[in-house]
Amino acid sequence: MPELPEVETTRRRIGPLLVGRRIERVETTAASYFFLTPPAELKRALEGRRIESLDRVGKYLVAGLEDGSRLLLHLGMTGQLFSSAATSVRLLSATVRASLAPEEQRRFEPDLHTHLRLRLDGGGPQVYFRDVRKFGKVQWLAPGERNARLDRLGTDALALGGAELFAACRKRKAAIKALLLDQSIAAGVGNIYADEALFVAGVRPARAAGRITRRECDAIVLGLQRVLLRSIETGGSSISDYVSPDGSDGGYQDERKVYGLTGEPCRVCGEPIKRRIVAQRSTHYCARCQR
DNA sequence: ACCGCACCCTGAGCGC
DNA sequence: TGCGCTCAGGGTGCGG
Repeated sequence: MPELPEVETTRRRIGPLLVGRRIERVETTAASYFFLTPPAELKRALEGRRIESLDRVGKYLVAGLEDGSRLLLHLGMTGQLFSSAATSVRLLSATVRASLAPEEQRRFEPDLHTHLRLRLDGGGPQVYFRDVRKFGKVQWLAPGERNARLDRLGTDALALGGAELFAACRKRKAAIKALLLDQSIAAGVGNIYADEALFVAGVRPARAAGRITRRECDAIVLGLQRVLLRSIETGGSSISDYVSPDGSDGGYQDERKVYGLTGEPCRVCGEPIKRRIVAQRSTHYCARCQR
């Protein structure tokens, strides 16, 4: 699941392939809700234009084009943005992988899930956007065009302050985890890092936000930023589909303390990690360390 | 205003 | 062997 660290890692590594390049050709799969901008319009808008910047806004990647227009990319759940030279078993389904000889598994060929292909000038590798479940998004914004999705986003999770989180928690009955997942409060947090941050902070995910103290908000923000920064350092978490643009796995999945570790002993106290549904999401925590 | 929930999608894993 | 079911979840939108 690409969250802030995975999107930031992607930005840093795909940036050099995109920024300063002219898009020579755009190829896509058929129109679908994946393309908020229909493929034909996307081609018209992008072909021949130079990419001048690549920024991250929450979990969105925003490419700035020379004419002032912008290309929005969201990786959703299973989105993969990578170089055509990348190799990874994560780019192949298990059944496809099983049908291929080992030497054939080393080169990726665009498949039916490779929804966007950008050929750039300079003869370097192409850039592919693959997304099995199509929860990702591609949208082109005309120069100066505003976008509700971006406008809705709150403070970037790396810039959030304890006081701000505390203010957002006032009089809220929803679980603190639900607030952390709310992109209008802290942009960039998803299920993995919400669980990890709450573990570090020693706070139960199901606690009503309105009952979280100011001190605890400080601890949550501190814990959140610690896990996010550490994950960026290690190249993000490769838990199901995420690969970095060169096809390599991230390293943070090996540093997780609770996410996906149901039943395993807590690294701090040895109590088995519990799992329950909070905010309609699978939630992992230590009942002894988190109050 | 707030909150829970259905929905979009496909592949993996499991029971029979 | 294979079918059918459940689960995974980011973000949107709707109903209470």
